Amino acid sequence: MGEANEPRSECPINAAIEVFGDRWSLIVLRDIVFGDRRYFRELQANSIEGIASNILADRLKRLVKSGLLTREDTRAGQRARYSLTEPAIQLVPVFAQLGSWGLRHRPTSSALKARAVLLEQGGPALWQEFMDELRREHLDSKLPARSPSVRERLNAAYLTATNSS
Amino acid sequence: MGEANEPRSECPINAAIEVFGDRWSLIVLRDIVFGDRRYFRELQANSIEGIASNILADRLKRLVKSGLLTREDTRAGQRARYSLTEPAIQLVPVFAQLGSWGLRHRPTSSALKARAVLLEQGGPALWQEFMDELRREHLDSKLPARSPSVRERLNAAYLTATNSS
DNA sequence: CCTTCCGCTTGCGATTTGCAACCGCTCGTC
DNA sequence: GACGAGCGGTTGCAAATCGCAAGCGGAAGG
Repeated sequence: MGEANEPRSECPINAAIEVFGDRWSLIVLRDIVFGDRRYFRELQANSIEGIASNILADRLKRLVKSGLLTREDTRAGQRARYSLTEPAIQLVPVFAQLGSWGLRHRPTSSALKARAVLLEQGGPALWQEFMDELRREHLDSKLPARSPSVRERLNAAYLTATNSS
Repeated sequence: MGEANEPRSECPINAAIEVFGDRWSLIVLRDIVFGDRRYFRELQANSIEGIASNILADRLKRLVKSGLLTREDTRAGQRARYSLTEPAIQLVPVFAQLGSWGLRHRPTSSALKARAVLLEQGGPALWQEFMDELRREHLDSKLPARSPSVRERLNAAYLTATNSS
């Protein structure tokens, strides 16, 4: 995928596709957003789709370059933490719609389905709450934390579905 | 992109990405949905991103195979019309969210921006109306047509923005 | 010093992309 | 009944990208 070349068009939908329209970018972001993975090996080892390390390295680089992630600059050999930026946090509604669509029109496991269902039922209000939560964790906003967090609720739904199936 | 191989995971978001997570599938669908293009050469010639004919042929084939499009079976040398299926029509909310995101976080032309703005302001109610309109045009539902259609309104917004800029 | 963990990088074959040119077919016209 | 325009593609080919496996240099702990 070309990097520094000019956009194919100025259509907003195309602009979005040019940033994360490939088979891995959204997967990486999904694992950071919903899985709370912040480190390279965490992202690679726990990936249910099995991302290769060179692909992950490339996507992280590109997402940083395009402003969706930031990387704490650490010396080599040390844990480097990735954080979501505001544009990436605002992908939550996109994820919600993608999940709703996949849920309805593709075969999915009942456990992984549970999160998408909850996210759909919660609607925009829940998405906003989740985005605020992400801002607290990834940006240095000093907003107070609430409990239980939305992610905890999403994961609880996942675990419940796992045990009951 | 492998075709007949099994899915990487059963996550609803991944399932969606496996169907249209590449640089061209959603562009083709966007032009059918918002641009009302139904024929091969129409899609190729009017493409603002400049899709190549072999890529377009491949994507149309794959979208038919995955159940997002249907193709009228005609003899060779005759116009073959493509139609959206119900799953494809239900991508409207996905397009709306992608457009809203691109609008906010990427540089886009003011003319093409106008449609995304209108789609965002209309909200889920407008999306539903548009989806009903698409069902009337692409499925053989005998629902009565309304006017002005949502697409007409979206295109009017585009033209207004073009002339005023 | 040795092992472990860290974020990657490298090599390499297989696949996919994208550009041009071209193809067989049908239909309307002359 | 030959012709040209329009139809949906196909083919060849070079370049880029993907994806697997192995390895690498630095840091931290024992």
